[in-house]
Amino acid sequence: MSDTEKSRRRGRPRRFDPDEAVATAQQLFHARGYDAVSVADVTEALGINPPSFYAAFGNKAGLYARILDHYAKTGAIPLTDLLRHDRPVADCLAAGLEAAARYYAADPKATGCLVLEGTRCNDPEARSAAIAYNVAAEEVIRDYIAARYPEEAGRLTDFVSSTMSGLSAKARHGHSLDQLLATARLAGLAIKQVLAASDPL
Amino acid sequence: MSDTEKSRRRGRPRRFDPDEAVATAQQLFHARGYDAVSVADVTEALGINPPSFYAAFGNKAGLYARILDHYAKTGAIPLTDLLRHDRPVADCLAAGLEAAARYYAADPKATGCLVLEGTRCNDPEARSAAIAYNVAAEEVIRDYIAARYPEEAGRLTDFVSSTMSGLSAKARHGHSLDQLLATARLAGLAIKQVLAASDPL
DNA sequence: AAATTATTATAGCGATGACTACATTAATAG
DNA sequence: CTATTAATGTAGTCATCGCTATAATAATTT
Repeated sequence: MSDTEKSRRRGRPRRFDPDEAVATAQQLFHARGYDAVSVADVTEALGINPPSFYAAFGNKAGLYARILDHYAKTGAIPLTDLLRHDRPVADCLAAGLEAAARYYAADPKATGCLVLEGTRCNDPEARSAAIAYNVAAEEVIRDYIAARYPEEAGRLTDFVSSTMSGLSAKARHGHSLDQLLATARLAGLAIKQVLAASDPL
Repeated sequence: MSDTEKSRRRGRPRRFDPDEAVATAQQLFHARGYDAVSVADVTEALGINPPSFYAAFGNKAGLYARILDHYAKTGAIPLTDLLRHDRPVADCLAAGLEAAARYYAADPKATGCLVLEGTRCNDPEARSAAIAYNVAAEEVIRDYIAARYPEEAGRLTDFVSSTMSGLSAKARHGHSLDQLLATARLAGLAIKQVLAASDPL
């Protein structure tokens, strides 16, 4: 019952809400990419000064870690919902790729996947944070496939992950939702073909 | 018969060979990416001082333009050789994707495609130069498909291009040659399935 | 030999990056 | 009211970025 939301702590109160700041900064990072957003860009967008930023988030990568967490909860593909154990694996993987197409094109100002794009930035700390989220997502996919097609889990996970990287890249290069969907569906064809030839457990 | 190779021009002679410099710098840019390589990195690797660099190449993007040209001639996938008009389109596209897997994993110190990775850098001049090469390659693929399957050229080109982006990304993330080849072959399955259902001209 | 020309080496410019020292302000605690 | 605490705003630091002014050097041209 401890008041976590607006605890009246000692000291001068914050003039900004860190959670709102994370949401605002998330748009910036998603739109331009980690490297292209400076701390000055963030502080300007938030209407705060650098010391307030560093007091709240530690450093640029610290803010990015919070953004990744927020993105995983609100902006990322709901993989665990899409990959259903009561439906054909191939259908769900194909649905996951189609969802990727839709998510990556949803906001024309912030195309692609925040995590996948983050894995390619030039800051080691931010990059490994993004990679950790990417690896976790791949493990969800691999475990899902392996439950019924253990022999195919490796290469299918690689294929799905690679396709998602391609979709994110092409979304960033301006491919339309229709183009991305067509690509996702072609990839889905390959998945169905492989799993149709394999016996599930 | 004009001596182009070592023309005895006026003025103090160069202490370095710009063509060798391009080859050396190409490795740097391919290994680390455009943004992560500074002019100071290049001049140090070449053993020259900044003024010599700028006299020879104009600026960082100028060097990169020469590198892209050199890469297209020596390091890139020989698309025009692979996409043969005397063989099935699906086979050749699949062969192109397999070639991409091999090229992108060929040098463990410089994985992925120099051009595709360059299209994601943060320098507008360098980025649009790389994009131009990428677009040109896509047009080669589109024209090749359209000669026999005009209705499928659009989405198949998108799919192939997207797959190559995914392969390049995954190569950069440490996927092995075998993993990349498996992904390329799965993508090839989808292509064959589509073209088997379509009547060629 | 003198003039011309192009490249060299030294040294540094201005802008921008992430980040911080310091004094001030605004709240709570005693 | 005073002390304490934690935020704030001002004004930077230091490193690195791409790039260049300047003068010396080494070749050809006349």
